[in-house]
Amino acid sequence: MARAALADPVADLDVAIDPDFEPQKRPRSCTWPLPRPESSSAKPESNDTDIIPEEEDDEEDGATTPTVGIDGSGVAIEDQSSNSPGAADGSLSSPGQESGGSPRSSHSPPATIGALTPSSLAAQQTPRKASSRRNAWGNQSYADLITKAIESSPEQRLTLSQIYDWMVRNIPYFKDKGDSNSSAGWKNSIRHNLSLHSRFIRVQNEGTGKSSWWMINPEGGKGGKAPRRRAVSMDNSNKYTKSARGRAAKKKAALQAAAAAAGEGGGDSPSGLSKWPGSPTTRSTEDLDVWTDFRSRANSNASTISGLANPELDEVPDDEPPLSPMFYSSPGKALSPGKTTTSGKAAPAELPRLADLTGTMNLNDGLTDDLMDELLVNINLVPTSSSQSSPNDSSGFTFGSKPNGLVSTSAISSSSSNSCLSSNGNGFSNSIFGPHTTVSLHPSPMQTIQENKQTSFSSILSSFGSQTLQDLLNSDSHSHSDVMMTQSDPLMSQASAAAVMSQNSRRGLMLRDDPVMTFGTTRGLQSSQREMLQSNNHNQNSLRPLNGGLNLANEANNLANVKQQLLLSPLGGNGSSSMQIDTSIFLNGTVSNNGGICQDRFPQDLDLDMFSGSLECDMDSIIRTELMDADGLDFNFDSMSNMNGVSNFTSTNQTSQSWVPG
DNA sequence: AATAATTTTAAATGTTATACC
DNA sequence: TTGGTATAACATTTAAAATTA
Repeated sequence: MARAALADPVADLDVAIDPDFEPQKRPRSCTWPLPRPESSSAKPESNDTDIIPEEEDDEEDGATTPTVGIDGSGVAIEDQSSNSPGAADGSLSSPGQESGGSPRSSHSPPATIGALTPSSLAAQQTPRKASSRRNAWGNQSYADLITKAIESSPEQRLTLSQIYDWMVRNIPYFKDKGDSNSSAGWKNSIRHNLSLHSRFIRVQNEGTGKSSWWMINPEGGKGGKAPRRRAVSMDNSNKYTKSARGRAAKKKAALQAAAAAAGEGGGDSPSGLSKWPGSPTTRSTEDLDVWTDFRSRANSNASTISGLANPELDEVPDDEPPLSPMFYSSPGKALSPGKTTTSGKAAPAELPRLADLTGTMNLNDGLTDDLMDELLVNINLVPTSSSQSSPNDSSGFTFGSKPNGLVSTSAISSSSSNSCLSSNGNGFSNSIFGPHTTVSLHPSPMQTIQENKQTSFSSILSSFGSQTLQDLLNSDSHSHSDVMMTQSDPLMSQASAAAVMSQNSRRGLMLRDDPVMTFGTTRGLQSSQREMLQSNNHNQNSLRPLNGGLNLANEANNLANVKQQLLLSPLGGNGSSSMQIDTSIFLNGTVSNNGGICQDRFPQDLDLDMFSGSLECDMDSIIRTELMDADGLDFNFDSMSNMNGVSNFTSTNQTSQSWVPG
């Protein structure tokens, strides 16, 4: 829906982006001009193929994926396009200097520009005055360009770096401005626009450290453009309020979009998700799940307020609760095939560490106690596949792990087609591990959590039986969802949204293959904590397939306890009273001997009480035990590679070879 | 000297604000 | 007033580099 609208205003570009383009092997640093040596490697494998091959490349991709250029008219702004004569390279040198450094004029459009550009192009594309170009590159605004870039992507999403790349490749004006020196200005503007316009939404990229995907907000497109989020005048004393609003606006939009996406199909209809324009879902596994951004940028703010209520919350008007940015889980795509297996550094990152499998839900940020109580338990599904096994599919199974071994994301696949997950046909079993649960015993203020630095949350809701899910969400999904959505508690929203979707999907029959839901990251852990976690991870680095027979639940609890302990460790130091338990419980209810993993089995058994009870046990002792045995505590995903479902999940105290290379 | 662990640094990424058109 | 561009200040996060054990 929105998409169409969005598309309208913008001329279509016949450009295709390599879906596999992965500019960031090395996460956030996509910098092409990476200063650092390694960076080069960082460049995506696809680098060569890159996003948009110059000029006609589209074809290359086009074959496979429909490029955006809908109308075909698509004249691109491309250099080729008429553009500047001579400047094939697009170097339309703008007036003045290209370097970003300076003054606004740098990219600005001055009249002089006309000569430089492919005016015709712009003219054709848009109704705007043909004659005068608003900008050096044409009449399109940054937002328009960004929109095009995103739309040109087969998956309707691009990372920031990809957007940059697209610009450079496709907009003559920027062609020669890709270097760090001259790109600062326009890149800043790109970023600015992405953040500013609710028309764009940021989607978490499950990949390790990867920057977010940017997509078109399905809802933001009314009229092609979402309302602009304008800064509130500063005069109002409260800075927080303002900022909160700004964020809230976009977040809200995101939520709405998400809700729309989810609900559109009819609140209950599972199809809703797939309808989301930007949804990659159309492609098998790629599906988006909505997540909110746990990460709160307010960190600093929070920290300053230590222990107290989140300022934003306090300050934000009821009508505009601070919303976390909505994140849509990124499809597995990011997981570029082969990536995992690859060498060295990259590989480790992809390895499914326990931590990676762990999701932590931060219950805070405006979450009411009541809600918290009600939502005492959040269950996350654990990603079940080993990265080794098959990332290739976009089954979306991904492990987002942080280099440091901290949990960053977890992906899960929910499967789809049938209750038994053998999902995607790629033999990739969606859930080898069963549901993964995360429990937060106490609602804690955002800041607390943040300071604890644990902000990761991942889940595969779909794995839960709808019933269970509902239970978790406190029986009445509707009410919750409503509340959450409206109240906009980030966490709750996420949870609820996810839950809703999950339910919907399940009821309706599932989502997509690759409902990878990732989210959250553990950030800022203090080194000591990191260390602990790392060590913990280290020990657990290899998750061995558990060979049946284990009491998975117990094991899971144990693990959870350990993890909890870690999290509760004083190291967190903020004195927060909140208890955050990051438990990764691998309930293996899903594994069945019969060679199939049936999700169905799990849900019914899942009971909140069970978890709560388990959590109440003497954790210390358990933890101690667990830690002592830590060495032996290994999990191995190796077997997962077989994935056909017959996987046994065992926690072993046996030896274990870690599947970690080396 | 080699290695691992830790800390620091640089840069990318994001958000918000402001000025001006 | 709205919508854009241009800049900038900041915050967050990560990989890489540097340092330390």
